[in-house]
Amino acid sequence: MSDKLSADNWDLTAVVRGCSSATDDDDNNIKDRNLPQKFRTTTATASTTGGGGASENPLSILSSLKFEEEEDPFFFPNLVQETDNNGFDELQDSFKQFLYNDNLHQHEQQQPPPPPPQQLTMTTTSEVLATALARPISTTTTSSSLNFVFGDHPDHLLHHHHQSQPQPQSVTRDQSCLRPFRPVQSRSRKRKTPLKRMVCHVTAENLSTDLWAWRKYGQKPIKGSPYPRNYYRCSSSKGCSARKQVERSNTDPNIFVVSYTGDHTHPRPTHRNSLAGSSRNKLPRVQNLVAEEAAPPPVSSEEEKADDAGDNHEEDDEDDLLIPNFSAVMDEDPFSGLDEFHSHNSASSGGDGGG
DNA sequence: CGGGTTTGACCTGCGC
DNA sequence: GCGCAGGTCAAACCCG
Repeated sequence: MSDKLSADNWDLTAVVRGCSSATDDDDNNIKDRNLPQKFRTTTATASTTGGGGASENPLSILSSLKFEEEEDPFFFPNLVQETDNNGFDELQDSFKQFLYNDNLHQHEQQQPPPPPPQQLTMTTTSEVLATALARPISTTTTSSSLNFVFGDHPDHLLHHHHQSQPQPQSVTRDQSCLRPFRPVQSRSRKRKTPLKRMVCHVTAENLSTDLWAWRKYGQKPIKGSPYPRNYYRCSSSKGCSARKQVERSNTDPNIFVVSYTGDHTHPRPTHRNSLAGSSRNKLPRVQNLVAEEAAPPPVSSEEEKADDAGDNHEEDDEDDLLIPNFSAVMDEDPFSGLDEFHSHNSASSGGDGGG
């Protein structure tokens, strides 16, 4: 079971890729049942493990989503519980402006807030909340416990959340940082700019459902964690600055910590972008199909509308949905990819991603 | 051939 | 100022 997940060499690449590469939406038939139970991670409450029952509902996948508070003093616990709608509504409202850079999706703002999941646990950091690039929240619609954390999980932003406002950033850095070799644009690295980051905990199986195309651009071992962190960029659009960090929870190997930062400068693809993830699909087609199945918005734009007609709010949400739907991808062996990476990374992961 | 992944190098931010 | 750790870049490689 988890032996596959084991660790040091885990590579989410396959998973992420799987989601991004899935190109068919028509294969929604595949159900979660295909998932070997072993992959139904601990957090996956009854839903995913429903042995098919729950799998019928693509959203059930989300059940495995687990977002924690990350011990962020600024999160809003109230938000979640007492307000089935309110909290969500507010959250949504807050995010709307960040959901898209421009008016690409103005219509979204007109959409009513998504119906609150029965048990949606979201936590946000004041500053983060303000930014929330993605709308994983919207992913919502799940019926199980879904926890989102808006903010930086590791120590990073946590150190800065008291600086709720982006500092004027010493321009000096930007200018001085210009390397003689690389045309470095203002490479704002760490805390320089408290990027809005949304952190969510997901199970392995859920890692890959995401219509966004993510391209891995780096991997680094994280001190204190036996697992490396993978860095992904949105490849759906050239200019998209959306980024995603995936790392396995050191406390719970079955849980992956996914951090989303940046904004998508383009509408969310209704299909897997042919330009992105078209190649190198580690996952067999079947898996991709599954991924699509799990993916709520796998339907074509038209279908999407029709389908979502019942819950147009989803359009709003999922349209920007950064968080994977999960479940998918694991038709046979969700970690089949990881497995092979396993051998790879065993040597590479130690490579310090760099150095 | 196009695009994604891998991986070493480089840079930045932060703590000491 | 130095060292550590994290984040990003980009060349090389791989795959469909």
